Amino acid sequence: MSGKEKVTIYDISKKLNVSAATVSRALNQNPKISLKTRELVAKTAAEMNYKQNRLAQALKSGRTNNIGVIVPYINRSFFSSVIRGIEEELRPHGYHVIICQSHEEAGNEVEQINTLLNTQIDGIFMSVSKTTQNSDHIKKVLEENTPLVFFDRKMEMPGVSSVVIDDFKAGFMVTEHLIQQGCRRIAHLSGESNLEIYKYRHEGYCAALEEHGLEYVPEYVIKANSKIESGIEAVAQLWDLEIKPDAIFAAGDYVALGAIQELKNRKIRVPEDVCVAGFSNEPFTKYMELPITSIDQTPQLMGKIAAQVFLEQVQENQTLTIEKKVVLPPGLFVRDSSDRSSLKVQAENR
Amino acid sequence: MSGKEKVTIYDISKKLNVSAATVSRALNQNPKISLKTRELVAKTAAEMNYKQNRLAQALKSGRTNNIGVIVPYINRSFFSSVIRGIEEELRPHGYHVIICQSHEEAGNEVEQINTLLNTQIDGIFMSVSKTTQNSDHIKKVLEENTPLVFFDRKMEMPGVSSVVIDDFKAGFMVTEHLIQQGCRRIAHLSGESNLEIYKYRHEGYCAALEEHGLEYVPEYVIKANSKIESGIEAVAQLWDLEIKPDAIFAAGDYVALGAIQELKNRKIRVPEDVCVAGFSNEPFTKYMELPITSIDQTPQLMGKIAAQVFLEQVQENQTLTIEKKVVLPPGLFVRDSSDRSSLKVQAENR
DNA sequence: AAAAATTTTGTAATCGATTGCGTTAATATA
DNA sequence: TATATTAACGCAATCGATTACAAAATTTTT
Repeated sequence: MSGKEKVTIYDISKKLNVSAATVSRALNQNPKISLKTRELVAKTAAEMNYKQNRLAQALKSGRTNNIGVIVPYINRSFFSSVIRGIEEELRPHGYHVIICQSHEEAGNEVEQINTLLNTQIDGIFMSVSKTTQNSDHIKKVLEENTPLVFFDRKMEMPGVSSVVIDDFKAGFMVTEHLIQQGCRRIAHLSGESNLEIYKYRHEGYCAALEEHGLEYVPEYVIKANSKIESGIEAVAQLWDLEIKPDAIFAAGDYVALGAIQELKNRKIRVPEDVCVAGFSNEPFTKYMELPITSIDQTPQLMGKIAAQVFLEQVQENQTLTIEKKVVLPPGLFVRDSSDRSSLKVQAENR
Repeated sequence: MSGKEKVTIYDISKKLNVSAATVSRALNQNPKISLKTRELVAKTAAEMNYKQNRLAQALKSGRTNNIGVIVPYINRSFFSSVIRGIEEELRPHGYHVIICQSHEEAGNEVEQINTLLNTQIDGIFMSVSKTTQNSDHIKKVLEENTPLVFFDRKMEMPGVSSVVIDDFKAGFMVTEHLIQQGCRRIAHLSGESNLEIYKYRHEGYCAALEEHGLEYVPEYVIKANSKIESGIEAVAQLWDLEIKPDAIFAAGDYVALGAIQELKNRKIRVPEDVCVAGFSNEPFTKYMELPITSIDQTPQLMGKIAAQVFLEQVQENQTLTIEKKVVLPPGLFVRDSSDRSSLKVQAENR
């Protein structure tokens, strides 16, 4: 109501008695336009408070400067941090970030991709949902020639770039750390087996056991589902065994937390009797009175790198799509839940 | 490269030997078009895998179906949860959510608003940054007639809708709870004074003191800055006083956490000697070995309601902008950090 | 069966910016 | 001074969908 009509290049062209084409070129610093007119146009545009209509430009150019990010849930520490990294890297380049949630449902994922493609997005970043089995919807993205970057949870597909951490190494590091703490019977609480990340963490675990001459005990490996309850149940199950573990490596922090709660419940001391380590370095792990050892996935950096991969892919306006696979190094944060060395120090201090 | 050219209504019109106008109308279920052709067009469109170009439509209609959300940081539990609420409520209506971060800097906020307006957004949701002092940039939003909804951190402006929790009541509830626990010298760690939320929490604190006949001691009220360190420092400062407090109500969970850490450090028992309560119900508060009492702001609900307010505002396509102010009730989660009743029970059980 | 009323579809402008091609104006060359 | 270059700018089409207005086709009425 309060008037403020949008001013267009036509308004400017009328005022200056030049053509709209000239105004457009002048605003785009086209050298075909004399410096004098360019300056005049720029000045007038500023005076008239001209704002370029990005929709019109997008329609003409086919580029919207919007990218879409698909994650299971936006309010999970890891994902929101990745998104933060993406946003901060892309904003200076004029991109806006549109968020979509799959709720861990493959069906939603398909729908989100469809509407994103339809919305003329310039690129898609995604972490696949736990329930995603086939990749038809993702192939569609490639067919439309829309740049795609997987982060963390990827699918093995030719021609798609990805940014992940080295989950194998992470699993190896954690397990080796536990061994170094003197643990010999290390249990592993894994996750959804159709996600590569859990597979690799498990493999890293196996490799560390082997390298240190420890036996792989199938009963010590339990599938958990990322929730606290799952950690509680796992401990219950493990402590039914004849020979109890002396360490637990959980592939998620909430599972580790549940495990610790149940251990305490059973009056089992952590880390004295059992060392525990989690995965993801959720904020809460370091705030606990008994801080939890965990693997940091540097989510914000992951987002930043993913954005860079995207930018490179877009800028190399070559027809050939180059596939980049970035593997970031994991960081092991040793905390009290698995740190027996600090125990000795405390004992010595007495 | 892989061809897949976009099909437009012109492609359909050629194939069917009708005009593009007819196709457009048919697709929009315009009753002026015979049912027969409508069905034919629909069928052909499906066969040709036609997808409407939302950019063209947006240019024509002036509506993009994109809304922007501006928050200080996207990876803060509270904000990402609000965004989740907004996204989930708006998606069924065909809206996409674009996120922007102000990094708590007024300057960024101004810039974000400008680029959002320029991007032809259909609405803006925002929580103002701590450093935002004047509201010129926000007035610009109103002048352009773009629907605006504040959530949590609002500014007092005529004509702008908002969704917040009742911070006064929350402050009152917490304080009263502490009093009921037997505390009489309650300290309050406040926040940035230019944000309404902290002002109201403080006022609620004052009101509860007064209602229960407790004296307001200025030395017990300290300005903190939402960080752990700030809580530590505050306790140091408070414990320099002649008469120490016997309770601490922090206007933020991290500050409460810092306070607890420092109290423990000084061998002061929580909640036996000092009760502590925080604000925001950050996930970690309930996972601690000593869970922290806190106020839940129902962020996801807040986002959902904000989205509803927006939708109402858009749907009532009346010229008059109606200003809606929603105040949600806070939830008090009493946990061990301030719960002395459970202590007695434990004692009795021995 | 002719005229009137109604249905159905087409023409062309529009949203705002961009750009290939052509034209005019200014400068350089002969 | 006449001609060749170059510089500066305008015309009009284009991106894809929508829609007021007009025209054609069909049905109803007399």
